[in-house]
Amino acid sequence: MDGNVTIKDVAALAGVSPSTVSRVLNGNYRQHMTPATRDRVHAAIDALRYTPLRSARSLRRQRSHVLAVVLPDISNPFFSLLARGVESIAFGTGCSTMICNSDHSPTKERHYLEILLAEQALGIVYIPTSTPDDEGLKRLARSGARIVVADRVVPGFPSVRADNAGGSRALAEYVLRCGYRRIAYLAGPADVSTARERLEGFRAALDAAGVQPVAIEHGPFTCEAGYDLSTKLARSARVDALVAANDMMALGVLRAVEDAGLSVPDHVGVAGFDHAPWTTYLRPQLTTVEVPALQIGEVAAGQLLSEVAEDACLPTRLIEGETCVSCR
Amino acid sequence: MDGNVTIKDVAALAGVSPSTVSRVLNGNYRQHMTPATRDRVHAAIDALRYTPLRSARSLRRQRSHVLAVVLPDISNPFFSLLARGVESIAFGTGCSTMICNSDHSPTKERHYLEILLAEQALGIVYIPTSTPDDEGLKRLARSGARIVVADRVVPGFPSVRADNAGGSRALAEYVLRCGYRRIAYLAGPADVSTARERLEGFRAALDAAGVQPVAIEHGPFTCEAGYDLSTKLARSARVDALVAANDMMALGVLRAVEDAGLSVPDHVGVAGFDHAPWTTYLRPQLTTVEVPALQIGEVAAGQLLSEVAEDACLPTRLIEGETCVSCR
DNA sequence: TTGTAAGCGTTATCAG
DNA sequence: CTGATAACGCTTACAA
Repeated sequence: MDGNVTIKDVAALAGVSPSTVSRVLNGNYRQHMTPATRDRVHAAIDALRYTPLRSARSLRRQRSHVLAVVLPDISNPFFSLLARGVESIAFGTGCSTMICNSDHSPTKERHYLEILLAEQALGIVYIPTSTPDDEGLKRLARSGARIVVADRVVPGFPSVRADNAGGSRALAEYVLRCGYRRIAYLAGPADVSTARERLEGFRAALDAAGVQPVAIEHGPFTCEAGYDLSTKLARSARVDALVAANDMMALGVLRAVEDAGLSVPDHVGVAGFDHAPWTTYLRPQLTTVEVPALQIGEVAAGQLLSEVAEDACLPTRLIEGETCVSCR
Repeated sequence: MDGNVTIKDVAALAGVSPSTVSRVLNGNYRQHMTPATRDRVHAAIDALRYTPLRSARSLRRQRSHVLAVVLPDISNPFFSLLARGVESIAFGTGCSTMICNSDHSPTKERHYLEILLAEQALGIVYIPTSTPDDEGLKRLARSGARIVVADRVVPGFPSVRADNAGGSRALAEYVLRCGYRRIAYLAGPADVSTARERLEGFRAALDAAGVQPVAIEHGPFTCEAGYDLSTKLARSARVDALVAANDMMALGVLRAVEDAGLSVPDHVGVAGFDHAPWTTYLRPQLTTVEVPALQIGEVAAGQLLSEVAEDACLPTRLIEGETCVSCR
């Protein structure tokens, strides 16, 4: 076993000093470097298959190669796609991608932010739980980590997200165009910015059309919440359309409508938000709004690695499925 | 800005030497330590909110806190759930979880294994592409990294996976019990061990019942492959059941059968494998086999962190959906 | 039971 | 244009 080959081995083989190897490695030769020397170093690097040790480099530079993505649940398809976007950019620049699954728990999230401090993470794509850890973020920022919020909004940090309000407005307009008028809206959790934006866009479109929503109910972004809320609504009010703030809730709605002996879209129209992959395979296919998760991750990671970081709002796209019909 | 608080600061505040702090941190006091000293150190650590710098620790120990999970695609729900299992165990032991998305590319995977060498990763949960990087693995193992293969099999390394053969056999027996006899099997890629095991179990059950499969076709684990293969089969042979090696393929099958103007399960039975979350929401609900992805990740990560690492085979579970009917 | 000091592999500063 | 050298923060013999 050869143990580790170090920068000294490379230097020895190339007949130069470690500093020269380091300079080749980091492209730090302002006043130029003899091409011959550089070539010899490169040859030695290749010959020994040398790769600098990350811990030594990080210790010296006081900054690691880690790009972290802090998110509520990696097994949620939306977030895993976003993470994939981050990873693809990170890989392209030689960074490692660390997954910090907060599990919707502010405590676990806080713990992770502390670990990231100890890791001297280069950058962090941050998708907060409903209560962001302001202090942890501030400490990280002060220590020199770059931070970009994704999908949600946290005051004081640049944020990359989808045009939730616009997408929601477009969806509402589409529902209205279909002829639905007694519309109920199942909003997500009141304390999640994404949910608030979607609600806002939805309201704006109805207002503009002079239509009053039959009801607006808040609840978690889950199938169960969608089921329970819509069951209640179906009993208490005559609605002709149920619009949910995300696809999981919409799925619950579909099942509730079915269980009430009604059919979609003949008796009642249904729509969601997110365009989760499986919605394409539902029959009838769900009418929803596509949110570019992969792109959000890519753009957020890109901002971390570039010098400027500014708010970005990516466009959404209406998916005209089969759960809303236009001929009413 | 206070920069970083180091072990020296803690030592100074507690009135001890850095080594003593280090010993408290690592529980390395064989011949005991005055409780008073230990308490003072703990107090200082808390007061300063001190966390050891990972890079310094790794450099000295020649081993990092990184648990890596190398997988083909983090946006695939099966793998993201597995990754979540790894993360939950890693977090519990203060390790960081690094995601290495090979994107089904042996080249990208090889690149990642080199990075893991430079990271001095503590352990690696390895889900190979169809062609594992034997040399990279060997180098990693030689360098002291612990490696556990998950979901698949790579000779020479312990492997944690589901009982694919057993699950597939159980499914085949169920299909036979339902009364289906003209059964076609859509196997996955011939070079993926998971697919081979499922095929093997399926064959064994049919053999035992003295039933000849109408056809066995190989193809990638995709919706498209499922669609194309079953369209062809539907034309060329009269089948009464189409069993796919995973749920994505099964979904393609469902659409193909529909497009052929036939209905499931009245005209033809369908089954899949994996129990992807969305299969529950299909109507009719897909008959399939549950594979414990989360648990595979947990067990694999557990093995990395324990002293022993041995093959593990986790049980699967038949999900009796609505795409196979028993009254024929 | 605790302190001293060397060294892990790199890089940045400063000479030459 | 290149080489010494010190330092990054921590752990671990070895001493005391």
